[in-house]
Amino acid sequence: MGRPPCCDKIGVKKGPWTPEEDIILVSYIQEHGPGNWRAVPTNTGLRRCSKSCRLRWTNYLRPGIKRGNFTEKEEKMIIHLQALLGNRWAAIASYLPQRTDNDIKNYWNTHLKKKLKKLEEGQDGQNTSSQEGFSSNSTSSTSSSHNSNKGQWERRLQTDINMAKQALCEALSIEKPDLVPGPSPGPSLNPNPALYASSAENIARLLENWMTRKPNSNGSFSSTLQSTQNNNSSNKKWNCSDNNEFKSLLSFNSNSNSNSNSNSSITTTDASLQSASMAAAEAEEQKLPLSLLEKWLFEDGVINQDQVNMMDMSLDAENADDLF
DNA sequence: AAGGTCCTCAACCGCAACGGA
DNA sequence: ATCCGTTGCGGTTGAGGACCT
Repeated sequence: MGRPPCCDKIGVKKGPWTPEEDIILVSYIQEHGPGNWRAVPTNTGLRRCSKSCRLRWTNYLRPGIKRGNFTEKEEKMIIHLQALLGNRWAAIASYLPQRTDNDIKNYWNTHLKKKLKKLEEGQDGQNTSSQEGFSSNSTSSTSSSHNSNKGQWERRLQTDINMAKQALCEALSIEKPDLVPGPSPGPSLNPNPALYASSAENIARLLENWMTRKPNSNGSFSSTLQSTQNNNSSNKKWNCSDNNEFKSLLSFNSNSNSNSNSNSSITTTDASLQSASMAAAEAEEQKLPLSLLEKWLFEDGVINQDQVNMMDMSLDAENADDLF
């Protein structure tokens, strides 16, 4: 017996959303808040399935979304987080609160993957071994098997561990002083009206009244809007526990057997990430406070120049320092 | 200008995870 | 413990715009 369709396929509209549909959806969410997506098509009369409504909201209409033009800083964060987390776009997106997972995924697939590959090929000719640890998708874990020399393998392992620590440090501190450590609670907690106005100008234009009706005294939007933002899934998730993001950051290997994306997403820092995740799991078991984990991360913070180069290989090295 | 190819990204699909009954 | 409905997530697709010949 096959899986029942998520919605009645007959009469369900597909394809691009029209401005009219956007207005209907936004108006409804403004009134009722996001959630209960199943009821949205019924209550709004939209001939869309619930999934489509949710996706349209989370990826396009939701306030606080920044579109296009990824900055170098964002790019670097994505690269590092992807190396760290694999293709867990939602987790990565939680560190870039203005970006949706879909946006990041698209940007990775269309820009960064190619960019890294290009750089990788460029570096292959010059210094194959030094950049294995950061290759975006596949080379080093396999190439390590070619290292029959145990000493070399151990050195590589140590290098990977150091790199994972560095990547974690950078991932956790990259947005300082805004968010430390881990993902920001998202735009919902700190909405920027100007940003919203520019990023969602498409729908704002359609909803002039919405934009002018409810800004409150401090310039943020209405409580209705804020509450809807606070209800959005990623925020909910990260608000559950202060440590959840950190656990999440490290947890992918703890259940690696069930990681369906492991084919290409787990990168060359596998070994080091395992170490990191083992430490995290250990800490979790022992209920160690986060600060101890952080200490573990930072205590061995001296990184040799090769590793720094590897971390920065994808970006202009001269500018990289300015970013942190 | 026209046709072909490439590129981008919004949207869809299907599976996994979650939570309530 | 199990079932079932709902939501979340990641991979993939395809329409349409940009670019090339």
